[in-house]
Amino acid sequence: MADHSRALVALGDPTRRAIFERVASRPSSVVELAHEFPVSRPAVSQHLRVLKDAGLVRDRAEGARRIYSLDPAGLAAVRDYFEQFWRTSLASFRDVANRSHEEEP
Amino acid sequence: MADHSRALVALGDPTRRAIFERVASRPSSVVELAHEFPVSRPAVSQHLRVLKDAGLVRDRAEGARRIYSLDPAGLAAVRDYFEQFWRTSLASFRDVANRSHEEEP
DNA sequence: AGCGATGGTAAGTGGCAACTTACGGTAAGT
DNA sequence: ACTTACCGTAAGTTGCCACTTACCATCGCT
Repeated sequence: MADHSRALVALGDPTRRAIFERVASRPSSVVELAHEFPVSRPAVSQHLRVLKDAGLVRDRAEGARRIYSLDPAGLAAVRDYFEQFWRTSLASFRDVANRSHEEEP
Repeated sequence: MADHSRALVALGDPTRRAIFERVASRPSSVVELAHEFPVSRPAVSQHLRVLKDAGLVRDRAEGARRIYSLDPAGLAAVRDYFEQFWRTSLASFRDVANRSHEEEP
């Protein structure tokens, strides 16, 4: 499974993506996050686990709390995937446009 | 629902993403696609519908066949989302790094 | 008109994933 | 040591979604 694939599956869920964006904007603990979303604390924990497995999130222990923060690696992987995809796809897209252009002068 | 949100949900499914990538690389009909994936033709049709609703795919009638091709709009939306996200997140990420740096000279 | 090919959609099913509650385990404060 | 707070995980439930089969409409060809 490629690096971006797991990340895309993870970001496919709206709740999980919202949590990810929230964590990216400000590193936070689990209870802090659970307080801001309409889901239970274990649900947040499970989402964070998926995000972590996808390389999108890191966590560091800070006393009894675990602070989750952005992991640039996963985000970079997804970004690069779309960036590359955009370039190559747009190229072939232009090829098709040019081809149909040449066929009817 | 933002433009990129629907697209990300659509690309969350691996099969659907594979179909999308295949369509992007070469415009094709439904049966053609169904022949290349281990799912039935209606399944492909349904995936294409989701991709179309997400603005990721276009379709044009060509005789009795419908040729599906990439819709740059949806792809651009996702790309821009990650591009922007990458910039802002990386900025705040650097802020945190700098902050913790300043706190322990 | 009749036929074969294409494909959208309805209906139904199975499996999975997102969620809950319950429990246990660790860290800090008193 | 006891309590309180934080959190991961196990167990169970539910709803959704990806998939199938079946049916019907449309298009092109003879």
